[in-house]
Parts: sequence; structure tokens; C-alpha cells
Amino acid sequence: MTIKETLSQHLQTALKNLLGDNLSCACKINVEIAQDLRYGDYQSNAAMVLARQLKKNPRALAEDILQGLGELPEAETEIAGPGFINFRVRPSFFAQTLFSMLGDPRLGVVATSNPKTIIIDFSAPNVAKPMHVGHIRSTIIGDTLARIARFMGNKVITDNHIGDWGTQFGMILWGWKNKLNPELLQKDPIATLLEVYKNVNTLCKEQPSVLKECKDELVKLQSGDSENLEIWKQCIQLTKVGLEKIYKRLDIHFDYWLGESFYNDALSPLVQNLMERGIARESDGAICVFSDGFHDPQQDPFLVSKNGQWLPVPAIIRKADGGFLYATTDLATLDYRINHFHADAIWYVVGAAQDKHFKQIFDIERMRGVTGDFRHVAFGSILGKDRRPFKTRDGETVSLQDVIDEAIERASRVVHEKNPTLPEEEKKNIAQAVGIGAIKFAELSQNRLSDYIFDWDKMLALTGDTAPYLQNSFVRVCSIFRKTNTDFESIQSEKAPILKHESEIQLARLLVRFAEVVPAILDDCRPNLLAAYLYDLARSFHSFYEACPVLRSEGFERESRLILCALTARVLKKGMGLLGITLPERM
RNA sequence: GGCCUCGUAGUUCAAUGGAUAGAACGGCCCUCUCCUAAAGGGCAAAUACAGGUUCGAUUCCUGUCGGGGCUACCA
Repeated sequence: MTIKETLSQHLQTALKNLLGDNLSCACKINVEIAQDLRYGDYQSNAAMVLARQLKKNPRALAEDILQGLGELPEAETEIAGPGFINFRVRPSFFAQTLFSMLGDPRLGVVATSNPKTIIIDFSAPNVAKPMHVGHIRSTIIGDTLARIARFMGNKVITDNHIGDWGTQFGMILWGWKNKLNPELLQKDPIATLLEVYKNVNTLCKEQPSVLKECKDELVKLQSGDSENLEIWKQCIQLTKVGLEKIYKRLDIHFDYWLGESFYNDALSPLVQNLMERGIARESDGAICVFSDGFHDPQQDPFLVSKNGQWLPVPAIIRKADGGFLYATTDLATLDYRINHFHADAIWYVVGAAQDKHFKQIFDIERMRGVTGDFRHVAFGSILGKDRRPFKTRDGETVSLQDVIDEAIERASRVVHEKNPTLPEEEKKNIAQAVGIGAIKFAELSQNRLSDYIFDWDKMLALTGDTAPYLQNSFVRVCSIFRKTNTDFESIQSEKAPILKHESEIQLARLLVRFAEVVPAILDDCRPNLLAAYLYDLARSFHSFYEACPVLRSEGFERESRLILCALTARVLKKGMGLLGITLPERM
């Protein structure tokens, strides 16, 4: 049980004794982490909430509750402000909690009592196009959520739903046959395919005849022409190899790569089925799903208001020309995930601009009677300095590859400057961990819904609220253990540490909080809670490190401090691992 | 036009309806004979505007202004 739960239980008991059956309103009452140490470690607004409902004076009610609580072994209590009940946890109880963390490989984090099968759909780049900065958010957030959900005891399946089917293949096929340089293709397949695509795209705008030929190539592909299918497969293969290189550098793994094309055969029957069930119908030649007024118009993703009138804006699942769309594939994909993987939950890590699309998809599933924990884990856009969607000066986007290279390059320069004597191989590894860590942490420390301004210096910063700051705190702990000839994993103790110095208590306060922070992340899919927590922890550790010598202290004080160090190292390692960030032992 | 979303120090970002709104960068002061100074300790600096609900509002509601997105055959 976490400290929060312990205190909460005390409070519930006291309230029950005080109010008896009159406690129906108590469901909203809880104990929260106090936002300011002046008010103790935890606080409850129980008295203020109840006072309103019982029409009593909040402070007087708080007095009664305090009476009922009596003297707690875990914390001192007091009433403050308009009627807050504040809990100041006793150092001895922090120490006791640390002691139990020391013997727990999960560091106090209790796995969920209700494990689910969760499919996480993220990254999803297109074939024949390199990943650009825009893919950073989905890729990194999705990976972190997968790691956290797994740690919480769920069965997690990661699926890279790549864009391997679509109208762009008409141009790629034509280009492959007419404009391809095989040598360049060998060297850098994805970049070459992109170049081909762009050339053909421009050509099509100038010469309508080329556009026509591209469309013909697409039709041939869709009708199963063996030559075009072969080229298409090669494109996918080449793209996958290129993508895998980047994922490997980022330490990101997918259980499946079920792209759009995987669902081709399911699309036609799906549309058929939706029509038979009366969920979809024909409109202007296209097959569409309308909500038919099931909803409040304000909330209805199938309606849009024009000049004060609500007009239907359906989800189109088959075009007038017979082609299928994004929505069709997504419905088929959702079916497959439910039927084949028996998913309880499907989380889509996709930009906020597609909010309406997912509302429609989820609503259609509801109309079909399919239920589950379906979430659109949306994130904001990456903007340029002008607050417009991000592009470089010449209108290109920045490739993810370039961002990674630049990050490692910058980190490498700092490693050489700070620690020139390390072996070359180790310097290389450190630069890799620091550079990629910086990118990931910059992404994960922000609220995913906020737009952010792309800035090389900010994304790749190596000081301040960044991955290297956290990595450095780990390096400092490791350095201590190197000198004791032990390691932080094996430290155990016969008894609880003793905490005296304020910075020891502060460090303990944060260490025990790990068990409270991790389970809360998945409520709203907000990894930035973990990033913020880890930064606070690292900060406390640095303060502690400056204020409390470990190796030069003696007796049980030394042992207590070593316990604090060991737990800091373990929490950092586990926590940063959940964010997908590597911690070097020296830097 | 309508709908969604955002607006917080000079800048970039935080803040489950809680108390004196946190950080980082930049600026100005300190601290390495001491476990890695990629560090620590200080100072100055912000909730777009106007109402409302509430014991209490950056957070919820309404309106105004401003940015971004979406608004039937792209994904």
C-alpha cells in the first residue's frame, strides 16, 4: 500500500465513525499530494467538501475529523487554511517505506488488478517516405505508453500500421519504371524513393498524360498485376529495412507491422456488412455512415453546422469510384484487433487533427455494438518559429534521421570536452545515450496535447530539465558505488535507514512517490507526469549529493545514505527505462 | 460561418477545482584542496481580456480578441 492509500484509509475510517451511514458523499473525498511542503506531504479537502453537503462549518468539521483520526503512527496532522487537513509524514515512516522498497523489485508499484490486452497503434510512417520530425511524437509517446502499460501488468501488443497502400503508389510505380536510378536505390532506398515520388509529382502537374499513366499503374496494382505487385513489395521491403535502422537506434520495437494493405481483403465485406445492417447507405454515389441523429448535434462528429444549419458530414467508407478510404481500413483494423487479438483496449497515438476521424470510427463501432477501451491518444502539432506547421526555409520537413544524427553529434562534442580520457567506444555509447535521451525526454516532458515550437537548441539541449541532467544524477550514484566495490542492485539492509538531514528526507519523500506516480500515468496517457517526477527526483538527489557526503560519513549514517543512493539509482533506472531512455554509468 | 483546441515570466514549457502559480533557457550574484561542476545555492520576472459558478478558478461556464486544426469521396 502506498503512503497515500494508508493515509486515505485512516481518513475513511475516521469519517465512517464520525458520520456513520451518512457517508454517501464521501466518494469524492481523497488524499492528495500537497503542492507545497509548507502544508505537509499530503492533504485532504474532506472537511470542505463535506461541510458544504452537511451545511456545517468546515474548520469545526475538520476538528472533529482530526479528533477521530487521533495520533497516527505515520504522520502528524493539522488543520490549515479554510479547512484543509494536512498530513506531515514522519521521517520514520518514510524510512520504513524505503526499507520495504529495498526488498521489492517493483519498487512499490503494484500491478493492476485488472490486466487487459492493449493494442497500441503508433508511429505508422508511410512507405517510400522517410520519417520526419512529425513522427517523433507518435513514435516516442507510443513506445513509452507500451512500456508503462506492460510494467503495470497488461498484455501489450505494439502494431506499426504503416501506410503501405494508397494512391501515392501510382506515382511511385510509374517513377520506378521510368525514372529510377538503381545505384542510388542501393545506397539509400528511402531517400531515393522519395526523390522519385517528388519528381513524378511535379511532372504530373505539368503533363496530364503522365498523371493518367500513374492512375493506370495504380489500377493495375489494385487489380493484382503481378509486375506491379512485385515492385510494390520491394518498396515495402526496402522501406522497412530503412525504418528498422531508425527504430533500432531509438530502441523501439513493434510486435507487428500490419500495414493498411493487410486489410485489403476485409474492406469489401465490411462495407457489405455495414450496408446490410443498415448502418451505412449510399449517398451521392459513395457509401457512407451517418449518425442519423443519435447524438446531440454539438457533440456529433457526423454533423457540421453551415450557416446555422446542421448538415450531415458522414464517414465515407467507399468512394463513388468504388475505392476505399482511411476510415474503411481503420474499421477493418479495429475488427481484426478485437477478433484476432481479443483486444480489450486499443490506443491510437495519432495527432490531434484527426480527432474527428477517431470519434467517427469509435461511434461506428458503438453503432455496431462493439465495445472496448478505445482511445485516441492525441498530441499537438510541431510548429515552426512563426507558429505555422513546421517546415524548413525551403519548405522541406526535417528528417528524423537528421535530428538523431545531430543530437548524437552534439552530445559527442560534450563528451569529448567533459571526459576526454574515456575509451573511444564508451564515449560513442554515451553520446548515443545522451543524444537520443535528450530527444525522447524533450518530447516526453511536455504535455502531449500542447503544440510545440520546433527548436534544435531546445530539443537537443543538454542542460536544464533534460535527459542528461537525469543521466548525470545516475552517473553520480554509480560513481559512489564504484568506490565501495558494491553495486546498487545488491544493496540490502537489516533495518530501515535513519533520515535526519532535510535533504535526506526530501529525497525519501520523492522516492516513495514513485509507487504513486506510475499507476496514475495511464489514466490519461500522460507520460509527462513520469518525466516531471523523475526530474524532481534527480534534483533532490543532486541537492542531497551536495549536502550529505556518503562515503565520508560513518556508521549507520553511511549505511542509511547508501540505501538512499541505491534506491535513487533503482528508481531512476526503472523510471527512465519506462521512458525508453538509457542510463550510462559514466559520462 | 460552425465545431474542436490552445493562449501562463524576455523565451520555451509545467500545474488531478486548492493555500504565496512551478521549472528550464537567457540575465545578475555566489560555491570545485571535498563521492563526476553535464552540478549546487541565491536574485529579478507571468495566468490574453470581460463577466459568471464556488469557501476557493490557470483549471469549470458565457462572451470578446488572437494562434492552430477540422468542416463528404487524401491518409
